[in-house]
Amino acid sequence: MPGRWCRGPAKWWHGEFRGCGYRITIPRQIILQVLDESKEHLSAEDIYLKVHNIYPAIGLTTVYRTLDLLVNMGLIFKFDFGDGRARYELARGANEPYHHHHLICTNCGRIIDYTDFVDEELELIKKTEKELSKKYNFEIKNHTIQFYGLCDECSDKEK
Amino acid sequence: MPGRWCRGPAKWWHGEFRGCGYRITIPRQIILQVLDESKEHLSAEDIYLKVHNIYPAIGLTTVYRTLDLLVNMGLIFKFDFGDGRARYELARGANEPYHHHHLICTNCGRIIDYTDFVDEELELIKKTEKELSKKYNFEIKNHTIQFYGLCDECSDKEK
DNA sequence: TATATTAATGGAAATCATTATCAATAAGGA
DNA sequence: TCCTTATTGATAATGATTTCCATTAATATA
Repeated sequence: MPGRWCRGPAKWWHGEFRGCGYRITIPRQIILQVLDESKEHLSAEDIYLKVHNIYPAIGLTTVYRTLDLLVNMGLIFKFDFGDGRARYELARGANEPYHHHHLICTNCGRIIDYTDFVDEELELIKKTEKELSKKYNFEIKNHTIQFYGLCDECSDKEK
Repeated sequence: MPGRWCRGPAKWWHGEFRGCGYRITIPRQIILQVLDESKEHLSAEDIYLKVHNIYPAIGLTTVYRTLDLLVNMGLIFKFDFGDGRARYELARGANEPYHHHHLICTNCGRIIDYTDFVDEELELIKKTEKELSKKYNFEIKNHTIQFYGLCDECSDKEK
């Protein structure tokens, strides 16, 4: 039986790491695994706790550092939903089925992913990106669209 | 000569304050004045410093409290551009000429307002809002669209 | 496979934006 | 003008994120 932390089959991101000269370490592997297995919008602490279950030696500092690295590499997205902590999720390509945006309840903090109209959005976004990058000479790498309001439960409570 | 802090002519927002039972105080007046006079995306501390120049007795706590109040009243918007501090700007109606979105340079933090395609965006946003509020029973009050990337200067530097 | 190099780690302390506490102050109605 | 109580501001507390630095471990190389 292989050791507990055996590397296993090479993952899709190993090449990207090696190409940049980054080392493939246990903390990095597990952080990516946790992000990959979770459909949620995890905070750094959420991730720390989940990784800690698998690999108790993990340090919170390493989680922050790794998340920062992954954001810079474009492998994950960092969001701010207005509750004072950043949230992270794996970046699937903008054209892949996972592409989505967020509805954020300003009362209870619930976050709903939606994929409706993403095609039409993307079309407009592409057009806008093209024009804006020309007009402002701005190299656009990413975008966010977020809707704020009240979820069904919080909306009911107000009545 | 009237006192330094005489109220002067009633402002457009006085009614909204009175209607909610909120008092019209000197700090609130000056904070709104500062927001109105600035075209920038001010942080709480920026606002504190500007208000302090006019009214040195201001406290940072009051600035935060007032901004929170104004956000809840819908008079100002609160943004997060990813630099760890919130930014505020006066909310002109979504249909007024001031409506704009942001290009954010992830390298130097520069923020560029753009108003291009806002009409088309608004059309899509309205349609999306309509559908999403129906589908998820979500009461949408607001939205943000942000583009992240490199401004012309930072883009040049990388080469 | 053993070794050397140095990137990466993790615990503790530091930082920094924002919030809570609470006694003093002042807005606005009577 | 006076009274009620919303509002204020100084200080302390909080909580997320960063910095520091000695230790560890990934990878290139012998």
